Amino acid sequence: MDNSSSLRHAVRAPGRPREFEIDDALDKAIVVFCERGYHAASISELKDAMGLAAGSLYKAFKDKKAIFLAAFDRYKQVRNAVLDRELQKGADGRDKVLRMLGVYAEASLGDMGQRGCLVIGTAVELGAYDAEAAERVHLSMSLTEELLRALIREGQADGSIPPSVNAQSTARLLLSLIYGLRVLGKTQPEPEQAYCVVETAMKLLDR
Amino acid sequence: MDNSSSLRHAVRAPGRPREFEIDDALDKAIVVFCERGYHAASISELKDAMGLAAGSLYKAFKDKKAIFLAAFDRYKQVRNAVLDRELQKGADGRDKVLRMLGVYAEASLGDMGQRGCLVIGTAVELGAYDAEAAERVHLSMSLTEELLRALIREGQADGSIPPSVNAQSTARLLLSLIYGLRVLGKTQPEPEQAYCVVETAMKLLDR
DNA sequence: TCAATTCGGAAATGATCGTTCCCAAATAAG
DNA sequence: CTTATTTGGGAACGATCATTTCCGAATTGA
Repeated sequence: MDNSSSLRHAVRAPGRPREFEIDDALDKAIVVFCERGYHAASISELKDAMGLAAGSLYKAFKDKKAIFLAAFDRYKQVRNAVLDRELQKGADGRDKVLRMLGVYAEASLGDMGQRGCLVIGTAVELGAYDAEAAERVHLSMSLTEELLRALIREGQADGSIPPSVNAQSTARLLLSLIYGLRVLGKTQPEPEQAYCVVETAMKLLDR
Repeated sequence: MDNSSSLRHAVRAPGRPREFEIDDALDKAIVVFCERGYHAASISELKDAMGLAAGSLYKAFKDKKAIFLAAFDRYKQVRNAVLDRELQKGADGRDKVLRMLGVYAEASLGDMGQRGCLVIGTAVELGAYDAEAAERVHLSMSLTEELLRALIREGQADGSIPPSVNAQSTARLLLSLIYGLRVLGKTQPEPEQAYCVVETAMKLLDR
């Protein structure tokens, strides 16, 4: 529909304006949801971390689930931006695959590794009985797999990856690999070996 | 110490005997903890699934955490038995690695796949802030990695795996791979591609 | 200036959580 | 047979949970 009919009117909706940035609040909620999970993250914890009163939270979001899903979407947005920026530096298909594995390997280390991946956390904690969460997770994982497959095919087109490589099964293997690294990172604070694993995995693109 | 001094006495402790088998109850608790996670699994759900009253639960276990840890240990015991049985059928080191990957691939399919792995669930949900859970997870994962490394070295000793393979980094890669497959299985009910992934991964043991 | 609307924040609400208590039943020891 | 001990089972408990309500403050539109 046409909303421009209100051009003569205010640029903002009536009522008192919100005093915080939704995305800033979500960035803080992401930390809580990542390291505590959905159920262990109480509204009390969330409002403290986000610097809001409970009432304000419920004016911005319908319920706890809505906070979580918004945090999930924000998490995907932020992480995808990091990944895209790294991929742009890739010289060819093979190099882009390497850089992509590197992004996930680095995220699995140290504090960020212990904090964990929100996609995986959602899959593991909610995937079995929350259809809405499972659908979001499934979409995210499918897109990541498709990206890996596309990068492998790009490498085969530019000659950096041999055509004998099965793009489909190799993409899925690498997808499993990066999720596995993220799982290991939850309880192994110093798996610097993650980079060795990436190096070894790249041999799958050799012949 | 010498407990045989009570040989003349009862074979059982005094008091009313327990009317259920702990392991049977734990097997049912495992299902609840796997598909709901630690926090979402309420005592009410657990007692219903285990067929016990709340009072009886708390006579057998100190608290909810103790139920969970006992279920975790039972889960490891059962899954290790399945794995050991399969490994005994292995012809050589390479074949044993293949069978081990197959056990995890199969577990990541269908209902069992959606139910999920309790080790991974514990790592993801509790790993970041529960030291006791993290320690158990870390031990389990370390042992699994060591087993993979030992199988690779066995293959190198019997000639089924070339010595050029780096047992250390390859074992860790395969460890990540099987955990990743289990994560994918939570939201992808029919990843029959898991077997293709295993087949592709075996190429890492070729040269 | 005056409704209408929305936000911030604290207090209140009902539900559910994990846990304990209580009593009848079952067993061992004396 | 009595006492001590442990279990089964249900009711009861306090704590915490997610959510709503309420009121003063801030803004828009008339």
